[in-house]
Amino acid sequence: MFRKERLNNIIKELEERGRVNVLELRDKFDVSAMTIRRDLGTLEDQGIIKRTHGGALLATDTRNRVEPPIIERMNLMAEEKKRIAVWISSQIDSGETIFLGSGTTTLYVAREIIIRDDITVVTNSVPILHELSNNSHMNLITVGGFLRRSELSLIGAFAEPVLNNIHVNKVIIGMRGIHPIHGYTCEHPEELMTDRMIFKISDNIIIVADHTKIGQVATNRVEPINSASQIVTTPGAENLHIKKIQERGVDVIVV
Amino acid sequence: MFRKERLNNIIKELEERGRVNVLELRDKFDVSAMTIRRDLGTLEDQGIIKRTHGGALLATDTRNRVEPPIIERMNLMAEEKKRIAVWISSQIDSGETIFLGSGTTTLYVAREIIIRDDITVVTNSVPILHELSNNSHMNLITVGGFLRRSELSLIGAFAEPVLNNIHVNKVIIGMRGIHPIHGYTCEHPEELMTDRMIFKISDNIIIVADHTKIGQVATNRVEPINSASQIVTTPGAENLHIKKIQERGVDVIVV
DNA sequence: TGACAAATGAACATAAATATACAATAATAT
DNA sequence: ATATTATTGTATATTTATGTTCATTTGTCA
Repeated sequence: MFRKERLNNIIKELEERGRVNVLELRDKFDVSAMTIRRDLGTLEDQGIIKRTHGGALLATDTRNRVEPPIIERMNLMAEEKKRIAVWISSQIDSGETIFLGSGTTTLYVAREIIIRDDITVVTNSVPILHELSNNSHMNLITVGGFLRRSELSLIGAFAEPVLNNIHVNKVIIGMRGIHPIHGYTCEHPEELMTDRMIFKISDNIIIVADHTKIGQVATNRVEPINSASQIVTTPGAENLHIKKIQERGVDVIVV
Repeated sequence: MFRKERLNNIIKELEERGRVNVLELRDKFDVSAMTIRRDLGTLEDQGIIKRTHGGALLATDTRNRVEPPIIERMNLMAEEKKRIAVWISSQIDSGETIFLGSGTTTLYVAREIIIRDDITVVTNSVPILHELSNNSHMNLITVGGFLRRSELSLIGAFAEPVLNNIHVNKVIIGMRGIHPIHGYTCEHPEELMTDRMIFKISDNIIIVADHTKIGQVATNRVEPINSASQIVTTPGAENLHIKKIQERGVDVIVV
């Protein structure tokens, strides 16, 4: 029996019974347990199964449910993002209206401010909308638009009329790249116009981004570096970058 | 049983019953209490559950959480709403763009059409937005606006520019009151303008409402009865009402 | 409030499962 | 023919899952 055949059989078994066991498979196919483990490792790499100690389960969640990249990114730099969120949360004054952009760091911010009922939040992020609509009492406004599935954000022409008619005390927004010379950059051209409009709805733009974003340049230039008033980041960014950014008049907070 | 399986089962139990107990789980899975505690610790680290002395609860925070009326209404007339949703779902053609209004029946509709990836959905309902953004692949557009917490719907001035610039094949919307003479009525004046605008974005307005809504009159008149083309309801409405509505030229479907 | 029982977590122990490293063989490519 | 790659096995070190014991914490009730 070829390896491919065995792999197919394992998948079939898994689809029929929902679970497989290393030792049983070893006996069934008359190979060593190590071989079965390597098979399961291969299938896991392909995202078909989910290994456990002793066997494997179907990765059922991944067939119908698509975890958008944003959900997967939530656990990257979680500590850092949390720290940024706590700091931001302490800076929001009573009665203020703030805009929360899409992204993982801003979602952490949303979770920090859940208890507040003395502020108004405007957002283009579906997870933030969901989180705050279920667990908070604050005023909540959302821009309309097309759903961008990878970010679960709302962008495009339908967001514009809302952004055109709104002004907020603070914009809290993440950026993919932050560079003293190349300014703020984002990955996807679809976001570009929406992001630029967001920069216009307040005189107080606060960029939240862990240190890995400092010095990065993504493909699409959103705005020059001095169009934000503050960058909140974490320790570890190159000092030269920080210094140059500060020279351009941007307040850099490291938490 | 693998550990992963046990963890999955604990989550399932928690979702079904809302609470779990260490000793019961120990007996159920025939492992030591320490093992269950370690399992609960793992799930807590993942943010899925919230441990308590003696067991655990789902992490969804119930302290600040206000169950909006819409969530409570989901279980009322569940069978009827489900039937309506199934019928509606069968009427949506490939390539169509449909508007789904807020409300419980339309949320059932959203769940029915999750598998479709050949349609575009426009909505002003946060639960529908959440449901379809996580579990579907279709194009999704949302109107902006203020969050109305009791309905988890988006209404108001910011929704208008979007509704003004959109046209859909079908509008699927619920109504609080449906009466042959008083027409369609809603409870809250804030919704009135938004609802009226929604009626204008299609030539094919389909009202979904279980039979208890037929003959009802709420405080705010949205549109006359013949401004919709179809009403999908359930058996049990007064025949006289149905007949009069049909005489006004509205197609009434009873499922 | 203070005592008591239950629940918990830390520390240790153990067996099973797993990954790593190395070797052998067969299939394939050069 | 020789080099390379894919597949597998075996031995061993490491990790994981689990149980047990016991000091500590928590919740309850007199």
